[in-house]
Amino acid sequence: MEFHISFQINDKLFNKDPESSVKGREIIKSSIDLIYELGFENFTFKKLAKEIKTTEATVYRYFENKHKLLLYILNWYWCYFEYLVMFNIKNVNSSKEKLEIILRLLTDELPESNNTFEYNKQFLTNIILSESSKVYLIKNISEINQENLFKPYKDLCLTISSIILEFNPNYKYSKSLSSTLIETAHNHEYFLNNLPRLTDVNHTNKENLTYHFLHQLLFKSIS
Amino acid sequence: MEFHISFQINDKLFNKDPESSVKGREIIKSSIDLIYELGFENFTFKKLAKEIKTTEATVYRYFENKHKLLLYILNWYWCYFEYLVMFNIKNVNSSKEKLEIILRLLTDELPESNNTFEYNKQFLTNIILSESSKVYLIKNISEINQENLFKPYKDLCLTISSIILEFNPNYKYSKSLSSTLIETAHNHEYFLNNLPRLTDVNHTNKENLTYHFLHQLLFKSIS
DNA sequence: CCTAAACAATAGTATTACTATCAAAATTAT
DNA sequence: ATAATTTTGATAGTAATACTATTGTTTAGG
Repeated sequence: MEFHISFQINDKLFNKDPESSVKGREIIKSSIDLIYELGFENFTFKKLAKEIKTTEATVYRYFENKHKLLLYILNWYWCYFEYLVMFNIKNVNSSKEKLEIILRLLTDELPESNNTFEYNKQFLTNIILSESSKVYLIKNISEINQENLFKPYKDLCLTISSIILEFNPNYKYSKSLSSTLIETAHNHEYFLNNLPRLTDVNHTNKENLTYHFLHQLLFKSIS
Repeated sequence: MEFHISFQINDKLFNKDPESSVKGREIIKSSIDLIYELGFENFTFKKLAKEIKTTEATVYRYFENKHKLLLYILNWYWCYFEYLVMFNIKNVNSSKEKLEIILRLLTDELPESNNTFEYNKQFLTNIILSESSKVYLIKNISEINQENLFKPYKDLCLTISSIILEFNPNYKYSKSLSSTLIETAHNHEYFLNNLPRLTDVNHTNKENLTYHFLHQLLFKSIS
């Protein structure tokens, strides 16, 4: 069985919807590959254009600049992640179990699809770890925030937050804890690979430990 | 009473020690002001040179590029912060109390000095919140890490980690928890000002709540 | 088949992140 | 005080980046 997932992305992020054409989808796919390969700083529209055998002008027709393109990719990711969460907690009754499923999703690798037209999930995850904070750690954050460009991330936080409150309606910091869980999961994955002294997690028992650390952090806080 | 604090900063960060001359100190002081004002992306050596009435060439004689300069400032901050921690927990016996002092330091504003030659602590803190992850979220992190350029941050983590272990020698994730506390304190301060939907903390009761949230997170985990 | 939209090719601009040179000024050594 | 050395200032220049503009060609939809 094959089906195509698509998400509604805020149209302020693009000039022309990349989902609306083959070139547009190529732009997104190759951007993910290139940002992964080069890092966002070294990624340019010129290199992207060369990669997909087109010109800078064409890329600019889709995206105003590379920051908006990155934000588009991140929005897509957060929509996808929320979809995964919803899909996986469906028909689960216990809020404890729901939270555990979310922790698994946050600490495990994303399911890779064998559909060659889909974005490379491993590259995408890597981009989330390395580049996502760059979209909000900027001077003009308030403008961007006003246009609702962080909505999918906030929605995910709210989703987790509401399950926390389901588990313990008296817990006061459900939103803070949700964002902490997401950020900490990412930090740890990044630290593990790049700054191992900042964690107790290591490669031999990686998956278990990040999950276990977060599990403890979460449930000791809200019990 | 006045005394000058100075820290030994890794000399791989500069070509010429900025502490060794008046121009050098001007470079650091004005960099902090300018990075605060413009954000790191818009900060350039040309603008800095103009500000301190010198030329780009002179700035380059001190620092290879603006990333090294930022890393220098961050190293200075982490050394200063560790000094503050050490100074404040001195002669405190209870590890619980020590940890609480550290949480206060992480969530309160830094003590501002009235010495005009010192760096502006408020600007400095703001730079830590907005720019610090940009120095490690880069493609060539392993090179930079190999040169020990993150040492002061790691040292701080280890300091906190050892107090956690003092409190509870059986806790397994002391390093992970330490880095989580530091990062979460910063995230929350930033979110509070820029993405308030991601926290339960707000301006009316700010200080109390971030402190209280982290306090709970920490002590419920390690008790 | 026609029309409008999309694209390719090319050119051009302001800014950035440097490097190089060389003379003037300031320090330091003798 | 003078010479030697280091540090700056002034200026120029380069390659790359982040765009904008123009124009002719291709492609897709009605």
